[in-house]
Amino acid sequence: METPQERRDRRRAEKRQAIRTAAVKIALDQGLEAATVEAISAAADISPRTFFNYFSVKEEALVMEPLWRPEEFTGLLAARPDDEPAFESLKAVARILAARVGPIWADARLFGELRRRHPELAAKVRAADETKLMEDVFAAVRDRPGVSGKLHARLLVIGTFGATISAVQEAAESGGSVEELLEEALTLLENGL
Amino acid sequence: METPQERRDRRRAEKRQAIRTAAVKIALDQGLEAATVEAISAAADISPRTFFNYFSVKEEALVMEPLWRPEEFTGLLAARPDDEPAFESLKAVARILAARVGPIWADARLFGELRRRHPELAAKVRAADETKLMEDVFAAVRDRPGVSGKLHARLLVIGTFGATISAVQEAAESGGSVEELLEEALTLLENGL
DNA sequence: GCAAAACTTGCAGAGTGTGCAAAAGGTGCG
DNA sequence: CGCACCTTTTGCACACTCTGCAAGTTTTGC
Repeated sequence: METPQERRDRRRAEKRQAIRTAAVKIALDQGLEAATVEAISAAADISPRTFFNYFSVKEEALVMEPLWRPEEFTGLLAARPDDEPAFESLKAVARILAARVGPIWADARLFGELRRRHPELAAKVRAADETKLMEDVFAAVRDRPGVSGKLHARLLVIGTFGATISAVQEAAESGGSVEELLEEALTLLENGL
Repeated sequence: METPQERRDRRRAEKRQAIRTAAVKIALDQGLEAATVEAISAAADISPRTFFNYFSVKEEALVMEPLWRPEEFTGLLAARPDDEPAFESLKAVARILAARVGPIWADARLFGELRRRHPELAAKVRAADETKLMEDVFAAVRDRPGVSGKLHARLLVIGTFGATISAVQEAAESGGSVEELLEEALTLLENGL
């Protein structure tokens, strides 16, 4: 059975996807210029005002659902044992996140072309929270074993983020396995570039 | 002597700084909300239209002049000997960029508080070109000696960027020397996190 | 001092995003 | 069914960013 709340959530998610699809289609067919909120709403058969009930920024409709939400990342990190060395914890979290790519891989391919043409889209969407997230994660990593200072904490976080993103990107381009590429990247970081 | 072109450039730079100062002052005194283009222009005694002759995006007036321009980065890299190992080249470029912080250090402190309160500002400004720049640099690094593949290239670039930014940030917060912190960060990367 | 070049400004307009209140739709229950 | 309750959609007004264009002002070169 499905509770009413679940039904609402599911419908909402479906509609969100439908709007996304309409948006991406327009951007690919007619150029990013043509993908105005008005045009997207018309194609998705909703009012422009409703568009903003689903996406808080236009560009959000033009990129993949993110692999992680900021709150979540710190949560995953906090769930690791307190005495685990920082790098081990970060690696574990990176593996969890990389594993999520699988289910939405088709998605990833759908958005690939658009992202190739307009790499600034993703950056714009995440600009808002990414930097704040980094700061939070730095703070969380600092107090873990195996961290020699704030500079070390920063590099660990940037490195692990970077490894995850690179692995996913690389997999998308060359068709390799995300998991294997991630391990390769993490090993490079661990042993020195 | 000063050629007319030089004079114009200098005046332009001065005015740009003046507008910036006005903008940051408003944002710090009355909140980011209050820092509209209209308010900034009024404070800087120019028309709103003129504001956009100096900055192509509002946020540009609220953050430090960037340490590097995208084109420049690839240029610096290309200027390194062809047979130099990639990591050495990147380190050299990082050192050049970090050295630039000195002259604008007062600046950096001025913008520090605002950046602490609104970390999304910097990201928003750079969202446009940063991703494209990365791709270019990846490509340039790939063909250098000592790079085992695209994944390695990506990590080298992200790592060196990250080290530079981290060193600057860390120096701003704890008052250390940018050069020393950069060396520390690069050593960590080289020997493994 | 005058013509060319560079810079500033006003204006009109397209586009994003928000608050609010009214309308529409779905749900539960007697 | 029919009526109350909650959620979602929508229209409207509005603030704000950013652009193109043309007219006005200043700077520069001779």
